[in-house]
Amino acid sequence: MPNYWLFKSEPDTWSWEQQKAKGKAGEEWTGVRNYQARNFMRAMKVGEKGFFYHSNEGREVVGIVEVCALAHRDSTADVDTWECVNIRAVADVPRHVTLDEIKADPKLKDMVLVNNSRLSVQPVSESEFRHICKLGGAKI
DNA sequence: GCCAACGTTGGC
DNA sequence: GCCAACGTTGGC
Repeated sequence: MPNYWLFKSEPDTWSWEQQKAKGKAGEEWTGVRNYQARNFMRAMKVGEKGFFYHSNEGREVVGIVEVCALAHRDSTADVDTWECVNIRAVADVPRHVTLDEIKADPKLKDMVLVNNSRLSVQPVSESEFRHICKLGGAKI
């Protein structure tokens, strides 16, 4: 069974619009310098889906992505320690699901987003994934 | 802009 | 191996 994920990005640095502009080819999710986050990326399989979340500005889930390349060396790092996957945009979340909504929803109270807000790549349970897709009107 | 939470570093 | 100091993230 597939796993689900959440990728966090500050829209000033790398936005959903920029991600979508990369189309089916997708883009490397570079810049992660945290072991937990890296290990989650190592566990990802091609085709697994996740949310694209805007941190700081927005604080909301804005899109659905899928993994399109397994973890490999992060070319922006000067050591071999850091790896990244590639992801591509697959669908918009037409009605953005905000952090406030997520926090207020009992079904989502165990999300890592709520309990460890600093982790930039994180797992999402299947029920959480489905629930947020439904709230956001996402068709995937 | 502030600061709490968290992860990492380095002295001992 | 402990823990204080420091840096970073991200919500507010």
